[in-house]
Amino acid sequence: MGKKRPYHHGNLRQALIDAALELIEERGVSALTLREVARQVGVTHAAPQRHFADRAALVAAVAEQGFRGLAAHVAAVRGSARTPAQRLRALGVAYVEYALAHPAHLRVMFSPEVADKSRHPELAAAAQAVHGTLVEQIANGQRQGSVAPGDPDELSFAAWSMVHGCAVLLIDGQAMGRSKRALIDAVVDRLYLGLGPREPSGKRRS
Amino acid sequence: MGKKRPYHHGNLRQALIDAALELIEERGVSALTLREVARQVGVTHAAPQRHFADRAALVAAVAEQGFRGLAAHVAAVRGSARTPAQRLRALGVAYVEYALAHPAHLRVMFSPEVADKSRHPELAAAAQAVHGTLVEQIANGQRQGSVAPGDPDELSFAAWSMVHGCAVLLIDGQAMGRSKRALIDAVVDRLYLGLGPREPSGKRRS
DNA sequence: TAGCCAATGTGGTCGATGTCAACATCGCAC
DNA sequence: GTGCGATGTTGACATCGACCACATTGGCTA
Repeated sequence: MGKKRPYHHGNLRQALIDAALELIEERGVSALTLREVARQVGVTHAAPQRHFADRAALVAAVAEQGFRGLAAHVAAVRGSARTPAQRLRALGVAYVEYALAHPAHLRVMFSPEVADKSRHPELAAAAQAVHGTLVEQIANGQRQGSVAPGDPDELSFAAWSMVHGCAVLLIDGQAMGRSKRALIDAVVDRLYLGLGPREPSGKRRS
Repeated sequence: MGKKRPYHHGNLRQALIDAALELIEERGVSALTLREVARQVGVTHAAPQRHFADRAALVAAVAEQGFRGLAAHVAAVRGSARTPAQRLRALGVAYVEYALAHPAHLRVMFSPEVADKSRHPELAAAAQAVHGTLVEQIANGQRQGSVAPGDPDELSFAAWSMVHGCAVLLIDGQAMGRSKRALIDAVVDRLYLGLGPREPSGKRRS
């Protein structure tokens, strides 16, 4: 058992992020404490200062990793299904799946503590990557006629609203006892129906 | 200058809630401090304890008022438009409108700090009222044939996801420079198209 | 190879916060 | 009127974020 901890940790920054996420998963974002994180990792209370200017910076780092993970998970659907329509559905499912698999991450990513993305440019970039995949799939769908024509930005915003709202509501425990899987299917079905090709049946724009 | 403050405030509880909301609007949820709220109202730092067991209780009270306001604002559409379809659209718009008009309230309502609604039954009840209006309108629409048949719970969840996601994204500044009004219209349009009567064009349920 | 220096971790401190407990003051029921 | 519960005050304590001076390390250079 000789090995006593060396004076330098080696990879403290990542260790702090990991410990922070673990803490958030167990006791919520508000329980995240710089000192507690430092304790978990086995360094003194001031050590994190060398890697994160303040508490907000640590939270932002956790959120950034969450966005990267979401972007990767969502981007993976690009090679999955054959038709753009199927890919669009798979993309929606992937978004919600990631949220349910990593609820703590999701909560941090859209926490008010990092809402001001102008102060965390890397956050905005990571979020933009997710949105980019969505716009890309919608544009593809439009080229193949499986998605109704229209401003891709507006359509992607509508689609994003739907899957994001679904994810947030499910995480917040608004499933009301129903099967989450069924609710996700319902949402993605309606997403598909709402975006699919058809002539508008009534007046648009209030 | 005669009037010195009486020993008892008279309506401290509501005054604290109001001050708390104001503070949140100005500096964010994380800046909400029991002592600062007490200072604003002009009482000593321990006075709030008589009305709120802890900081979380105050936050929950603010959230509860937000839910009540949203429920009222949304319920108002019941008497507005003629057809159920129009009412459904108006309902979605009303939801997002309230969110944009009271962003701080919305953020608190869905803040992780009150996510555990089991510890705040009155919160769950207020949220349920909002959802109830939605289910009611969808059931009405189905009776008149302007909404596709299907489990009303699933349909309302899909609709709720859409408007809630839209509201959250807009509040979080994800409008990307586009007109919020146009984005809301796009979302509600797709909501209407997704729920409207038609035969499913492809397979459903993965 | 010797030494030097920037990066990284330690220990101490300060003001602010949430929470508790003991005390002061008020208003309403009797 | 009087007594008691509700409400507000004062004081205290542990913890937190942030800052500082100092200690230790490893890598770079001369």
